[in-house]
Amino acid sequence: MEVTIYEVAQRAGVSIATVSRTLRGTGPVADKTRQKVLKAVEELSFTPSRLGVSLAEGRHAANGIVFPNLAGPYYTEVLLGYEEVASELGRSVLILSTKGRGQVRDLVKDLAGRVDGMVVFGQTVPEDLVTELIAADLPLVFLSREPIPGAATLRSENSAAARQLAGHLRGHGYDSYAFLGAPYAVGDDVSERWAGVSAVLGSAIEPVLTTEYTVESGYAAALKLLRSRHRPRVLICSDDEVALGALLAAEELGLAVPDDLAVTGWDDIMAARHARPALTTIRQPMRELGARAARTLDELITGGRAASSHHILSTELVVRSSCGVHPLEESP
Amino acid sequence: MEVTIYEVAQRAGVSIATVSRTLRGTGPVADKTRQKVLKAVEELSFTPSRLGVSLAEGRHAANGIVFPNLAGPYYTEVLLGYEEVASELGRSVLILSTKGRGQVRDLVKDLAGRVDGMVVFGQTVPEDLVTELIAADLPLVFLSREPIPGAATLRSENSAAARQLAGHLRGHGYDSYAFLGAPYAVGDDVSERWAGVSAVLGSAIEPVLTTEYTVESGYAAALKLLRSRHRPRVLICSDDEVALGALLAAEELGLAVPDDLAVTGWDDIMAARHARPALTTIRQPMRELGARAARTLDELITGGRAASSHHILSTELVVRSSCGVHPLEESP
DNA sequence: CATGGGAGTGTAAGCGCTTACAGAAGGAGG
DNA sequence: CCTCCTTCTGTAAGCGCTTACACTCCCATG
Repeated sequence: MEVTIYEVAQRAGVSIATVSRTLRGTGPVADKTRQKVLKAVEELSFTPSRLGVSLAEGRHAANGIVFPNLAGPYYTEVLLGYEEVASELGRSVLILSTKGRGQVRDLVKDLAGRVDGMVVFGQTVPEDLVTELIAADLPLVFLSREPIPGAATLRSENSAAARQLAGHLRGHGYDSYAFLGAPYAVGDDVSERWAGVSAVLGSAIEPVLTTEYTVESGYAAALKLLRSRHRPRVLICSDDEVALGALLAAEELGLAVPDDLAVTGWDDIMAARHARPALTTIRQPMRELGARAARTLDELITGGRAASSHHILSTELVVRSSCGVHPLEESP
Repeated sequence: MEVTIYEVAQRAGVSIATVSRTLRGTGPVADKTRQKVLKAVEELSFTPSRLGVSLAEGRHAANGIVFPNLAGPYYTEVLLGYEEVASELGRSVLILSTKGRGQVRDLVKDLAGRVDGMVVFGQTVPEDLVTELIAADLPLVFLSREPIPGAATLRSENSAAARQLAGHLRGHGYDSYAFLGAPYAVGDDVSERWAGVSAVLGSAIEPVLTTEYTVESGYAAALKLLRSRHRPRVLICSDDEVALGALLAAEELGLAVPDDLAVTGWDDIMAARHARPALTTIRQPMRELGARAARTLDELITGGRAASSHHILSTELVVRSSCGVHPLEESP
């Protein structure tokens, strides 16, 4: 097995307490003793067992994060920001993806047992488990979820951005819209987006269900919709991947974007910028979301903040060519 | 604190050993006793402390993965495959990104202390630490790295794919090439790609250094190159992100791709397909790479496989429009 | 020249679990 | 009726560390 603190102590001719004190810098240690200990540590290349430390300290120095799926760029970006900050704060990060897994309950509980707190994306963990975790006093930060007592929540602004986007599109003079990726859960990001756009566009917009938030499902839904009798002039997509699928479908049907059909996305993932036409979309501060989540969680864990706080990060409309050139801006 | 096995034992009126046996199914337990225990467990909603279990069992039931950077789609995809399989195998996964971090040594050692084994991308951990980890008998799987004794390695095929790509381009009749993202380390993926293309194209290809493997750095390098006196006819990029940057640069300079300039990438990330022109690239089985890494690591840990094994996954040339239409295939 | 106090160190009690070992109880075989 | 097994359960020894507490020196103070 590994070398333990006992061997170091023996080699240095001191007690394990002294070794621990030397290494952690807690309590006084004579210079000479310190040298002996450090020498022994060096010679045996001793590294304290994380398990022993954690058990004795009563903390893991680790955080978890639960997301539905790592496939898309969205969660990745959030994770990126999260890992970076967590690591700065001296915490390891454990990840768990729930996508298509049966025993989510067990997986989440296992994760919960390995960390001092965790970040959870909305819609990934069954509500009763959420309640249970909160009851167990596990520090929790939820992402993209409506506020919940006993835990912190963090999300990006959806509603106002949706209105702004809808307003922008209306300014183009379009008359018929479809919203791809209809809301499936109350309090969900997408449901907020839908609420925002439909508030502005009223009956001119129709929700259309996609099965998932992927390129494939966007493609399939768009293909069907664009072939139908009443083809809308604009496709407001609930995220960029769906929008990219819609772009593919339009291309396949020989429809020019934005001249025959305007398309917009949401998130501003990398591919949105590189698609041609480039996607008009709403930029979500994904990385920032992850970073903030890590900080909030840390505050929860170290007790510097009340369990319940709710923040909303602002978003930004990014106008590219897929929504068409605004009449007023058109070059002469 | 949490409820412990002692409380359960007390409530059920049995010893902690019996509780443990009941829960783990090791050793015989009378039916009646089992019921009492399960009832107590239920009432107290007891979950065994992972720390206690791990310490007693002498294993973490967790794996680590170290990558340079989570920003690009490449590592994400690998991670996705890795997490999925690791989770199936009953192991939690801890992630560590080394990008721009000073204390990589400490971070990696800390990670090593939390897991039963880990997967490490080439070029992320200093060589002496690698040696140290191997000496400590930590099960290790390296990704995209030349074989090393004492650890398993896994990578995608580079050289043959590079030759195939170069051959394909030569078939277009192009005469001058540049390789964007020149090799910086021996045994590195990119150095293998360079070796492959230069073997085929000889003096017709010139390596050009990019600072990073990002869109921005590809854009910058391409811009400079394309403005120079001897503009190459083809840009073979070391990865898709660099290629996307090159596409942006070409667009900015008013160069038509593929008519004025051919561009190719590597990896087949999502944006490669959605870029216009869509990128010709080499598809790497990224997810499969992660999945295989998880399985190999598991075999290493459970002792079912020798420490040293070296596998190479095959890749596939994906021809899209960015490299130009092949003369023979041109429509009449 | 006692004496109070700091510095340095060791002892031992956990932290929450698993499991080898021993012991108790009860039934079957002789 | 007495062994000998089985079956079940409990005791206690770790696993590797941290840290409260106690103890020993030694020096400065009065």
